[in-house]
Amino acid sequence: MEGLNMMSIEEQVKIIGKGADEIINIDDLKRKLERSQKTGIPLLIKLGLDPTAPDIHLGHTVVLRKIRQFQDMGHRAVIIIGDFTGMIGDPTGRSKTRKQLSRQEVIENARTYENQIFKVLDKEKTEVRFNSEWLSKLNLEDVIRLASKCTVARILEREDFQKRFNNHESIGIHELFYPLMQAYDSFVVKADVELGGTDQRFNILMGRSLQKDFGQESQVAIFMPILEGTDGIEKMSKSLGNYIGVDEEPNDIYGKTMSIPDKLITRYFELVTDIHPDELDEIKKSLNTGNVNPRDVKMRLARELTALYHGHEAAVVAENHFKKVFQKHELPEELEEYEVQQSIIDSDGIDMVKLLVSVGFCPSNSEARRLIFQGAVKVNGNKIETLKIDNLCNGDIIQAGKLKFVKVKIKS
RNA sequence: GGAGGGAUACCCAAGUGGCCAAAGGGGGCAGACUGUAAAUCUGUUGUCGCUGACUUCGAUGGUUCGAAUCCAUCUCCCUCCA
Repeated sequence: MEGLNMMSIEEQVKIIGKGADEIINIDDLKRKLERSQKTGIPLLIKLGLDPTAPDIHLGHTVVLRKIRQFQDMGHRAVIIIGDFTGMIGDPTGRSKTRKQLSRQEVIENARTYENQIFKVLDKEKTEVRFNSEWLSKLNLEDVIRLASKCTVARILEREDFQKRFNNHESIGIHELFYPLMQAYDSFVVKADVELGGTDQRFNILMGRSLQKDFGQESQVAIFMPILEGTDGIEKMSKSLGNYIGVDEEPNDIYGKTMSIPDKLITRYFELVTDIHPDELDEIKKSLNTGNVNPRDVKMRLARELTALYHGHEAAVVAENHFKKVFQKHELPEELEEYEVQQSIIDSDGIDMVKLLVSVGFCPSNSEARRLIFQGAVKVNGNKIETLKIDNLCNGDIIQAGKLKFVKVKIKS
């Protein structure tokens, strides 16, 4: 709790402000930091997680890293797993009413979350709580009192509700309560700061006003940008399949990072790595002047990210794998073995269509046929042009496309 | 409770009796190219015993030589009025 906390307030604010989209309000933040420094009482940084998506990906780490910075300055974090609100579903950004989760699903998801957030956060300085702890105890009277703190007009200011309302789409009454409940969480834990993506703007600001209404000091709201996914367009999310999960294999983290569009390189450096701001500036400069190959910068990004979740050694291994397989189009170090079944061998030879399907390279025979016609299938590096081949030997290597390889094993 | 609108492939979305396995876009996959699994270009994208056959347009039944398209019933979603 010492160390960084002795930095000047200006310096602290600078670090916290790095990458942040907006801080409301900066003077409040300074005041809180000053008081904390004086009294030695750490600030409480709140983050709410919605237990719908059970895997943490880089998009989540934008906010988690920011919290980590607070922790490194000696502050404490409280992670609120929205197990109760999760049963409602955060309407934020949704054009449709979310599916309500069952109690069981919520609990399972929350557990996965807990395991993953500590890849970024300092476990010693983090408390995890479930909001059903207090929300499930509210009675109707409490709920009505809570609801009276907010007006319909206020709620409908929200862009997503407004849009749905104007488009004549349904809005469940329970959804209107979501911001209030999230705000109530802040009140219960007495949050000093709440972190969130810019899409959480309304919910988090509701916390500020509710705390004030209940006679508590308002939390500071810090909004982090929403990270684009590997497609470079949509926000990173599991359901869109454009995510890089913190739990993924080194090769996948490395490879997926290499597949982001070039224009996202600096953004990723800024938001999801621990790179120093000065270095970030240098990278930006070198990319702008064009005297660096963006590929090399991206490779560095991929290395950093892989190292962050698997260590430097694993990152180097992943990089070598990438160079070998994708740059030089060589075979990977380790190949899965596949035992060829007798059923696909007949007097004419070996049925490649069936083989490709049974190896799991494609879901249907038609798909396999297509791959062969498109010239994507190779045996020992030689393109296959017919649906059947004469022979296969032990150790032959079958390749479909650029990513799928398998080594043949013949049962004698 | 009354009136109306809708449901098409992974997603969005055209199609209102045969030329529809179904336009277009997105996404996916593959190929070319490349300084990268970036960008760009091209092809492909229901299934199968694949120059043919089978199944598919919310569900079921019907009209018809023939239906995603017409009719009936049903299910689900949305809107307006109350």
